[in-house]
Amino acid sequence: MALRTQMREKVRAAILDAAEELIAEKGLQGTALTQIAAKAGVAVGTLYNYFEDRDAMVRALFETRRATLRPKLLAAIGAGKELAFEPRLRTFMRALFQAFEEHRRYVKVVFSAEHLKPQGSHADLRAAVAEMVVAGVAEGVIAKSSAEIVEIMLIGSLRAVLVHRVETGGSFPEVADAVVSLVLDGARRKR
Amino acid sequence: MALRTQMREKVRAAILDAAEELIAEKGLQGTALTQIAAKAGVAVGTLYNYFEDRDAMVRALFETRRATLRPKLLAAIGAGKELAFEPRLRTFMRALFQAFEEHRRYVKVVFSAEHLKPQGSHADLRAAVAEMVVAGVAEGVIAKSSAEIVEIMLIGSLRAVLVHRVETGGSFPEVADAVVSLVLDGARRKR
Amino acid sequence: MALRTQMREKVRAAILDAAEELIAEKGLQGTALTQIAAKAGVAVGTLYNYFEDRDAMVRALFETRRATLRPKLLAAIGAGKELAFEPRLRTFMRALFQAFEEHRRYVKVVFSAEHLKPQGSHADLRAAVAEMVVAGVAEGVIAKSSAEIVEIMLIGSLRAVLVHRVETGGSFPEVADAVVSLVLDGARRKR
Amino acid sequence: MALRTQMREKVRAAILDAAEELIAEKGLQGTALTQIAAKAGVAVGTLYNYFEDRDAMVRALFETRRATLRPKLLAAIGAGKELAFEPRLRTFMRALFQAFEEHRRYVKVVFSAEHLKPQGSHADLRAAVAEMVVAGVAEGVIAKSSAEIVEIMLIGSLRAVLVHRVETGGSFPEVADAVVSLVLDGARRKR
DNA sequence: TATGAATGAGCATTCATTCAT
DNA sequence: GATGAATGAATGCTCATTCAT
Repeated sequence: MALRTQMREKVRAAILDAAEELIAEKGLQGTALTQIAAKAGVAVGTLYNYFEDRDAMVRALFETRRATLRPKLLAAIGAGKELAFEPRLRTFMRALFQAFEEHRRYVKVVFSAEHLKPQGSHADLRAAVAEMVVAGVAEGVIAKSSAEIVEIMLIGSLRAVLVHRVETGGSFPEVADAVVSLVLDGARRKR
Repeated sequence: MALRTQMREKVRAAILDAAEELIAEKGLQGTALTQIAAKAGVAVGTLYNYFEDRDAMVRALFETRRATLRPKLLAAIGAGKELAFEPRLRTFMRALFQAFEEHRRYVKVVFSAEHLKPQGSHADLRAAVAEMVVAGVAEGVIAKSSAEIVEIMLIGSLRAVLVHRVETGGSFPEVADAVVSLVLDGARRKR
Repeated sequence: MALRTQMREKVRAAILDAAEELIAEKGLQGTALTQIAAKAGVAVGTLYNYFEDRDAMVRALFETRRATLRPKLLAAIGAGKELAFEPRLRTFMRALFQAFEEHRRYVKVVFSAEHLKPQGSHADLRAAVAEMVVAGVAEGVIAKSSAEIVEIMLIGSLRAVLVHRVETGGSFPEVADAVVSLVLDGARRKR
Repeated sequence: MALRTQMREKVRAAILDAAEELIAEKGLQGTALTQIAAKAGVAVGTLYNYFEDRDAMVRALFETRRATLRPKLLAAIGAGKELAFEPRLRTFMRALFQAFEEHRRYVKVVFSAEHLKPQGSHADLRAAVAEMVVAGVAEGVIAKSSAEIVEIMLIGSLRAVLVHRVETGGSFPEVADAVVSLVLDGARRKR
């Protein structure tokens, strides 16, 4: 009945929360299932009532969080579609940072597992950024020839800013405008 | 005597080489001491005659490579000191990528262990980049107010480009100029 | 009331059937209670309303099947009581194989669990065979001195034939006469 | 050096002995690696210095013992080659039982694992018996038409006698002649 | 009674570290 | 110093059993 299902969801969420917190703190490899179980307040065996195995649990963690973030990224992309490229990019970037701000712990987890599962964790961010770059090219703001390197560097810059904020504890969104300005017009001081 | 010392150095280097190669290939956690010993042509016990424990060995690996890269980074910084900022930055960047090109395997190792020891692995690169940014500020090319974010994004961009090249197998130095142009003048197409 | 009792019996039988089928297929150790419950269409917890524990369930399986086979074995013994020993033995053996033929799955189970509970599983067969041998001795067809070894070898031969038929899928009863002839007169070719 | 090798052999033998004893007593599935290690006087990890995994250890146990028994079986087959079939069979059977007598514990192990690895454990015995039956057919003592069933029943009888002796503790070889007589001439009392 | 989630002892396996030779 | 066998704590995973609903 609904009660059971509700409980199941609660426990499942508690497990994933515990996993997320521990992985954010000690890394993916540094986190044992016993620790996750202990922090979630369940027995080890219980984990296996919810996930096939350790790997499936981690995958589920990524997928749940991704499912939360994806719509926000999509919304961020759609946000300023009627605007010219530059204001659109600014709108996008603010929404982007806002979304990550609300998921700081997950951002940490993604970075701590980056080297193990490079495929899917950033995929949505990459896709979103790629789409913005394409829009910039279409509008003639970004040269087609530099699109690839711009995309790589833009994602790298975002990553760096996120990591920096995660580590120093600073807020995310306030740098959005600075990032856009630098990306579009560079660091060279204008006279 | 010197002979003995020489032998010790040879064995030590062989161990670190083996460690580097395996870690680059299978990651830090995926590499067991027995594998390193086997590849280095020594017994496991011997590792402990050269390093306190596993962690010390990894630390030693980072330190030796760092000791090799540091002078190159310093040279890169010193390289165009008499030039104006922009050509100096270009010179620096070319030298930088050249240096990493010669140590691709170590670059891989650094990325594969980044999440575990974020503190020291990039320190020299950070310092070098920071110094360049300071020079840019001093010369008035970069605004003091944007120095910090420029530094963060510049390092992030470098990291992104390196990772991309490591993964796709492309050569490093050829993108140096593109990176500099983008950092200084942005992605916006000039009329 | 009777209805309830009937239901209980139905469920109990379903559980034992499921257990029998799975054990015959995957062996005693290879069969988990969850599988049995699933195949029987009940929840794991329900099993414990019918049986003390796993072991009791297996014991019950053996006992029910034994209770089904026993009367047939007794009938087989009684079958040709008025006949002379040899035709009586032939009659007995045909009935015996016929009975096992109808319980191939159980035969498989018995063999798959033989090493764990050697005491009771063959008891009735042993008793029946023993009684036949006694009859043979009484009638003077079998020497008293060889009775014990004859009994052991006869049971062993039966077991071997059954195992062979279970594995190759051959029918049981058709070998009854050959077995009797060999047991009584040996493998030596008659001139 | 030789000392190390010797020690290795000693430890390996101790492990297999411990395994054999425990498996003979509690069955293959009932024996945990910790128990084997404890009885062998080593740590669990040590087992893995000698065997790939649990399965390899069990396989090694079977192979070692088999390697000891095989030559004896071959010798038993070769023993009376110049004799007529019946005396040859008697010679063979005595040698056979003698060989098993010296490996009672292994006989127990083979029976306790019979249902899991039916392929190789009896293979040599089966082959030996099959060869004897072929010889009997060749000499005209056994009818070609009954060869298959004779072989099955003969092996079954041997198995039964062995099991019986293992369980009751009786000596093996003394029944050899009785078995041969029964197999050749049957249980029917001769006038 | 029926359910199925929760439990936790138990298992096979790994691997950094030690130490007798 | 070099060797590699021995160690045992730790890990991921299983499954018979319990119990709140």
